[in-house]
Amino acid sequence: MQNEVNSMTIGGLSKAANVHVETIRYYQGRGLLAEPERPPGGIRRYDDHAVARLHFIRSAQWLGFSLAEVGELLKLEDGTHCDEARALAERKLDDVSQKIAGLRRMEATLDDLVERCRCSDDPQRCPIIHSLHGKLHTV
Amino acid sequence: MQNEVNSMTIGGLSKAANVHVETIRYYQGRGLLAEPERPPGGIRRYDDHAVARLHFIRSAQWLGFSLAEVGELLKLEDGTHCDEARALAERKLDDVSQKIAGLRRMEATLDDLVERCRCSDDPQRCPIIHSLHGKLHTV
DNA sequence: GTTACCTCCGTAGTTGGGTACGGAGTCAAG
DNA sequence: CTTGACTCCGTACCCAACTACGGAGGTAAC
Repeated sequence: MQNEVNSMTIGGLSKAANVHVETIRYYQGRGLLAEPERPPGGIRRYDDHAVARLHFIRSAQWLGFSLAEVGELLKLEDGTHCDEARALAERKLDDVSQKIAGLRRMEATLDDLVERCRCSDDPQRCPIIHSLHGKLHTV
Repeated sequence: MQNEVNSMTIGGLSKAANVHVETIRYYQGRGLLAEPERPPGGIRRYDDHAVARLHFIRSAQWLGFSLAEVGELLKLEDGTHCDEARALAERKLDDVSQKIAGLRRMEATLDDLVERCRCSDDPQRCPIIHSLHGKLHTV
């Protein structure tokens, strides 16, 4: 172990962030995560920032952003081109609002469904069929 | 044209739902959309239900559901296994709530970013770098 | 100082979600 | 009754995002 605080190998980073080693390398190849300098003939070391970055990438993906979009979000981080960053943030914000609205409609529909699914008395006439028709497609 | 109301060929369905013909067939292959009977030596006809179904599939996808999950959601429609359908709906509801929460956090961060990005006076010291650190990963 | 496990790097394979193509059949307009 | 657009169906190909594999070299613990 080196005497730096928060220093880990790619394997440690992998465990810390719960992301496969190969996937980390893949993200590096795509420019989503920097490759730290490699001490000549040695092994790269990572710190907490890398963990946070991986968490962010995974979260954004789970929320429906592609890796290309995640890359755009992450470009906000470099501090240059502030105008572009702002415009980008505004576009993403718009995206996010729309997704929230869509999910809320889906939530309402599912809620309604669960609420109305009182089929213990008659398993043959479940109201689910009708509640789905003409509702979900409005998402 | 047949004398049924709302009758269209796959090409018409494609235009109505704004989904490629091949993609429609692909969904049929995956069991997400029924293939109407083909009159012997004739051509299949589709109605508004198919359009709604395609809209729903696309919406759910956009919201981050995989086609497999969309398939589960659509199984709610068959009316059998009401208990299972209900349990499924509850799980999906949970998913959806979590996604909404995540998106709201992302929205707050982006909002904050846009708000604070007052860089017209000094394009070199953009606050974006710091606002991203340690915030987005909490999504 | 060797054993077991790691890193590095490259290339190849997989899965999900389509898209493209091509030949044979169908159909409506002229 | 032919022409042009469309359908059907199969197969092949494509892109994104991994995942697996393998050989050469590093490194930590005994």
